[in-house]
Amino acid sequence: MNLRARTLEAKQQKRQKILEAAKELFFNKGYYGTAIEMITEKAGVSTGTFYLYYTNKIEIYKALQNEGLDILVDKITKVISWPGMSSLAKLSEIARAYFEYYNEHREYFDIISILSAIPDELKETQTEISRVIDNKAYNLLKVIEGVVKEGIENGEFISMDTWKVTNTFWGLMDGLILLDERNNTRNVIGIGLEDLIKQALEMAFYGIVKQRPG
Amino acid sequence: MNLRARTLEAKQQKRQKILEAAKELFFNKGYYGTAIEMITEKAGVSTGTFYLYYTNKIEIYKALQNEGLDILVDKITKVISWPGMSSLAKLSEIARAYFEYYNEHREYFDIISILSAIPDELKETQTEISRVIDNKAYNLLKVIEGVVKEGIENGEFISMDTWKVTNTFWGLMDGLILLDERNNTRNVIGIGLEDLIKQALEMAFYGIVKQRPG
Amino acid sequence: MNLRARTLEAKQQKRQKILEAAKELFFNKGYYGTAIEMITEKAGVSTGTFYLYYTNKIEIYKALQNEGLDILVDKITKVISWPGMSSLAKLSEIARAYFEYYNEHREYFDIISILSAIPDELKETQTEISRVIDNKAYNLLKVIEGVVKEGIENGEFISMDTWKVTNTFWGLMDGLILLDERNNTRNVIGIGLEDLIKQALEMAFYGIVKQRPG
Amino acid sequence: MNLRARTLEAKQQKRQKILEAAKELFFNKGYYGTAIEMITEKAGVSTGTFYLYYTNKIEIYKALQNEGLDILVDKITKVISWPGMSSLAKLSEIARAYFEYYNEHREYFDIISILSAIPDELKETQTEISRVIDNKAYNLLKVIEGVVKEGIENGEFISMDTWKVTNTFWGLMDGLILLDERNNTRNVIGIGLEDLIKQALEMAFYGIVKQRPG
DNA sequence: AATGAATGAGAGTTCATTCAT
DNA sequence: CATGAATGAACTCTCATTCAT
Repeated sequence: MNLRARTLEAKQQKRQKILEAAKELFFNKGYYGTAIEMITEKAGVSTGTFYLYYTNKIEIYKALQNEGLDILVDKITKVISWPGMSSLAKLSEIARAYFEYYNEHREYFDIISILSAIPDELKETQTEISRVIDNKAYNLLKVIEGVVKEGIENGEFISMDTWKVTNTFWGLMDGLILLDERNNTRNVIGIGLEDLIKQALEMAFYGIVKQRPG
Repeated sequence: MNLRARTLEAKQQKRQKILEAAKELFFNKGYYGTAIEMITEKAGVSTGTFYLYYTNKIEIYKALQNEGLDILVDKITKVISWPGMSSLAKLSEIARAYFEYYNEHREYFDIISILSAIPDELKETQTEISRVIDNKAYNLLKVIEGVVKEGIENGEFISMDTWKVTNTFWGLMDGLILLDERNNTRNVIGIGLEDLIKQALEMAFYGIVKQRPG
Repeated sequence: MNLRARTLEAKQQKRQKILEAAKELFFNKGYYGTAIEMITEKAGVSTGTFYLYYTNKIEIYKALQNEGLDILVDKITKVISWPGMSSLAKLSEIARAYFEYYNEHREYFDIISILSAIPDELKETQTEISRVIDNKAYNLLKVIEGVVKEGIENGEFISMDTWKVTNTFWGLMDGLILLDERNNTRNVIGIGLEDLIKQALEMAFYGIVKQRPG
Repeated sequence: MNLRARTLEAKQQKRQKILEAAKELFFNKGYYGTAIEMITEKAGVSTGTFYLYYTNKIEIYKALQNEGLDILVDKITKVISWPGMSSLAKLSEIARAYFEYYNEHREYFDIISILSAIPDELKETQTEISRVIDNKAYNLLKVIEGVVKEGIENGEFISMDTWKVTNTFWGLMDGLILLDERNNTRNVIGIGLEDLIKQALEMAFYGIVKQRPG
């Protein structure tokens, strides 16, 4: 490993350290509750150094969003790559994986979702990264749609608009987790999120109506 | 036009004018993107006047939350009060009403939900209004649960945990609207929110699986 | 009593009520800690009414100074008007009266003295009232000087510069009370103010040196 | 000239410059009459810089009090350390030193004493520095008491309560200076403060009564 | 005479960003 | 590359004073 490489690596490490500090702070204090100085102090670098690695406050926030999304996409892609699973099982696994992600990486979750304070700047300036993020999310949905299509083809699911169902399915998951974020479901509603998701799958798969019309 | 508000009614009107200005700004610029001075300028009053009507910035935000929730509760309560509706129709109506509310009062929706920036102060100080809001939301869910229970009793729905289903149902709606908020569904996903909700009801009611196991 | 008189009297009463409220607040919260609204609220009148009776905040502060000084002058004048007292006894009585005044009317004392926040405006604009106050204080000292002179003439005191001694004497009293204001002497120094004043008189009258030089 | 203060010394200098500006302003305009912006402007720094060196307005005021008291304690301690002085001479020197301090450092004097506006905040929050200041003042009095005790032991003074006398003595000095602060003695009373203090010492040492009783 | 809603300048403080070293 | 002192606009909130009613 030559000097250049070592230096490059060291740079990456510093960048990561700053990101790590920012993640924790954004998660705990929110975007507006986090000052650059808090990040640099936690990361053990100077204020100026921050701007050497990130152009501004918004940028690091977006970087975090990006990273968090990568982890999620990875997780879900992996889960449905196992052979021998029915489409139904795959959808179930996707829900489980999302739930797991929410549990294990809530910091990222909060930063990805609009739950936390949305910097206005983020909405207004549709920058490079914003588009990257939107793209990744879109692709993820397309992967899920693949599962739905497969289920219809192999006769597991009824015939339906796969794109609509996919989005609905995803919205359902998001909505439940959102519920949890808002209330901490177990305390307020009295049901744990895990149970709620299982119920949702039950409902999504088999419906709640006894007799179909006609 | 903007003379001294000497009567109680005139005072209420001015209070409302300030609230209106705040609503629009909070909606467009978010909590942190909105300065008191922007509100007062829009409302056509002076800085000091703001503090004559609201004790501080958070307070007016909460007032807005409260007002918005009241409208929603009203809307949903009304919709299920019509006689001669099946439970299924009622659930359907609830979804429609929520969707309508989102369309007609998106400003309120953004302020109620955690979508917009959550002022840290709002979380920390669990004030009177915060509790009122939580309560109203809880009661709304209880009303919906009533519909679900009714549906089971009269044989429309299968037997199930009503509280779980209610929350799942609500989460589904929330999740879809959230999706829309994030992406503006029609542009990104290519499906209008209305269609998506219809699909969701279809799914929730009848499921997507062809043959139930066993 | 005709209508005019009743009205006039009523006006005086309102003026007094405002003054009373101001006194208590200035004493407890200081000049800058007291807002006009606090005064009017306590007095049970409206904000506007305040400005009907006093031209501004400073003015009422000065009125209070004036009133307080009148009481003090009265007290001291009375005390030395009794016949058959030696000059020494008179000086002693003056000290006692001042101490008593401080105890009974600390609100006024704090407002008269420079102890409390001195509004800058008070220093800068040498207004009517300021001059009145200075005058009264000067006259009071002149009265005391009369006692000193008398004491020299009747052979009680040694021959000395009466004006210097008078001011010194007054400064001594002021200084001790100041000490008390600052520390609450009993708690910090461990001696009550009354004892301290007695000691001061002892010292002022007889000195602390054993053998006069020469 | 006002470049970045990179060395520790340069930082100390800037801190001092801000302090100096504050001292002059607090002295001339009082605590409430002095705005942070006035201080920074005078010191030639920006608003933000102020808060780099002092946490808030009160803090710099206390820092000034502390510094001023240090100078006084130093002055008085030095003055009585000379060998070969009688206790009487020492007391006389203490008075002279205090007078000198008042003349040379009136800014500090006004800030230490309660003469200037007492920020309410200062009273309420009994912070670290407040206690340090109280302590220093107490210790100063104890030093003076040492002189009085010595005087009694070596037969210069009559036997008396040394702590009472010390406080009385100090109160006398304070009272006279206070008189001067209030009136500018030379103009109003017609006697310079210096003469007044000399007279006070004369009185304190030898008394004003011709014949002691008994 | 009395009211009290309205004003708006000004206060103390924060913080993203810059740039000389 | 790294630093961290410096900036100054922007923020929320206060309050003496005015004046239409």
